[in-house]
Amino acid sequence: MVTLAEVARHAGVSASTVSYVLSGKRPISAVTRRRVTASIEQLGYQPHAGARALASSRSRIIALMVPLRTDMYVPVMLEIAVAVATTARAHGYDVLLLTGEEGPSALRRVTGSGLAEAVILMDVQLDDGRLPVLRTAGPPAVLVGLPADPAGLNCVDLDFRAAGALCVDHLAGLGHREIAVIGESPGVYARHTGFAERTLGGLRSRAAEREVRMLHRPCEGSHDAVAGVLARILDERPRVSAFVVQNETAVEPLLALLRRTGRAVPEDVSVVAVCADQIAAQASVPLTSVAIPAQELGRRAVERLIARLTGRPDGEGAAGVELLTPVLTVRDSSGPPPPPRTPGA
Amino acid sequence: MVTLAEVARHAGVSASTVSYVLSGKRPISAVTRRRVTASIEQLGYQPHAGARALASSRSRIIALMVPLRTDMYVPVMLEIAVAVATTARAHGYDVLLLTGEEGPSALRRVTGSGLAEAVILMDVQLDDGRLPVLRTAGPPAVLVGLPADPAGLNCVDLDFRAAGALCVDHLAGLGHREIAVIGESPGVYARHTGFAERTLGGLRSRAAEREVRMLHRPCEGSHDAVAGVLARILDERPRVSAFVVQNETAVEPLLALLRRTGRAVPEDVSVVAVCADQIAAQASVPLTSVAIPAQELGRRAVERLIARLTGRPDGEGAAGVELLTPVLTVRDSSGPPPPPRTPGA
DNA sequence: CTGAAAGCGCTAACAG
DNA sequence: CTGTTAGCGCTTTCAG
Repeated sequence: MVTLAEVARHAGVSASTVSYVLSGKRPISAVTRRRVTASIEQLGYQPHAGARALASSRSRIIALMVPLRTDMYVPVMLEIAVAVATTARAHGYDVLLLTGEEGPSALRRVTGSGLAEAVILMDVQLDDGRLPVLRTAGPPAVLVGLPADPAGLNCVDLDFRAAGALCVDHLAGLGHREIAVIGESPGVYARHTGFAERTLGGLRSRAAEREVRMLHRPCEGSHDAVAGVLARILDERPRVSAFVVQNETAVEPLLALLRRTGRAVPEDVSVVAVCADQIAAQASVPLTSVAIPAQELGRRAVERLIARLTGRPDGEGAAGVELLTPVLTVRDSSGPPPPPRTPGA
Repeated sequence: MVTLAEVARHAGVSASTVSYVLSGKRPISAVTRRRVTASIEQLGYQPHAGARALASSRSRIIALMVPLRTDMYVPVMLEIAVAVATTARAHGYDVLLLTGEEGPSALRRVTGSGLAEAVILMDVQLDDGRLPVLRTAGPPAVLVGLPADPAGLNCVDLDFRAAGALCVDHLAGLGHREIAVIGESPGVYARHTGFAERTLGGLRSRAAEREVRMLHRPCEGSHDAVAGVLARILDERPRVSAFVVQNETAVEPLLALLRRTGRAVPEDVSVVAVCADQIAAQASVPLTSVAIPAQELGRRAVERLIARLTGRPDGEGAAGVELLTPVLTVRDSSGPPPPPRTPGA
């Protein structure tokens, strides 16, 4: 292994000079710099990560904790993770992958050992067990998701309330007066995962404001489950003219069932989804949808962390909750409700 | 930060003793050990990762390179990644997340800087650009996937050839004489991703052996694309009585289309998939399938790496290709072909 | 603008 | 069974 000392000797300078050439922390004459960089190049020198971390107490590593559970929509998770890794690299950081399995202790471990300088937590629950560790003199952290009490925490998430409201606005604007919401599986609500409940809140309050009648049903993703929920909805509220779906796995079953029961989309019934753009665009009927900005979430999380790591001890722009504004893309699945059937037609 | 030296002082022993208590690399008397562990506990000591890596030249970190591309079935990727992380932790290793974006240079970087001791590569292409780095005095590595020339490389993968053969055996055993294969999107074949072609090879040769007529069509995952491919197949080979699908996103569209065109599964037509078990089990018709053992792949990859890292310099059991035996699970989508229609019925 | 030198916290001979 | 002592390779004062 080639060391900094060897580079220094090769270039005929001192070790510190090589170090400063690398870090740029003090002025170096053009000729020295050239000599040094040439030697580095020639010898194929690579600074030792451990030595660096030891001497500077900065590992240049961010820990990313992904949920072990896999009942949520996975592609979004991976997309966030990849965005985190990519953005981190762009700032000279590497990413350590932690699974939820180890829980709060994993945070203590990687952080206490100086392995990671900071952490990003995905899939945060409303009363997440990892939060106490973070509030109490914890390491710099950013949560992707919004817990019940975000006080003193750094969070990035989609504004799911606004997303819900956006769906209602779109449908109400088209003239729908009665809608049904097909939600995540019951387990997601039971775990209080926040985002599902926030979306619901947004849907409900905007529906009330715009005098739209609304029904909500959690739903497993299986074909049979969707069939059951759909049947119940149509039974209880025969005049429902639009569905809002927040459950990626329920999308195709729903569309298939609507087709099978002779309901054309969007002529007879409209469908609006809250899901990854890719899913919406590739559905058997391209769906009007509110996207989940996975890449943006990952990117923002890292950027806030970097700001905190490199900025003023408690500088601005790095604290509090940041909610990304949802965007609704109109595709082929939404339109005005069908004219009321003339009785006896 | 509390250091080993402080622990030593607190326990009234030397630093090396503390170190040896931690590593177990030499016998320690019960009483000393108790004193030391008590001090460690009390002071909340955590060894500094960087210092350790520097002194021992072992970082206890494995780099995992996941593809940036996302046109492959993502949940399998995440499942492998999580299995890698979990297994690595069980062996005292952490996992560094690399994206394909940086390419071969990322391998050089993390490995040359001593950041990672070894690497695991996912989604290996037949002529992967990262392979030269690995053959040439590269770091210990395990590939998940099988390149064209695995000589000198360490690979773990599902035996896709056998998987293909297994599908044919199952269908031939039920009496099917003519089958169609709906494959991955054309891009996957164009990239020479290996697994798709190996499956095809297994399907073809076993079909030839068992005198089953077979047709193969690559296929995008969209509903429309599947519709087009299906129409063509039924047109060209009206007597096809079974489908083998190796394309997770095509599964639901296919089932929906079969339903819509009045073909009952499995009475009129059988469907066998090569995909994640979860997908197969949750499909609108639970699918007979050959599973992709994501967890097992991740686990084996790590275990082979650990064996190589801790074992004899070039010990056994750590070299060459390991292909996992595929398992076919019979569910509700496969059965005997329908009786030949009596002409004029 | 550059050098010398003192650690960073831990491991692993080497000595008992 | 335990202690002493060199480093591991780099960063960063302190001096010039």
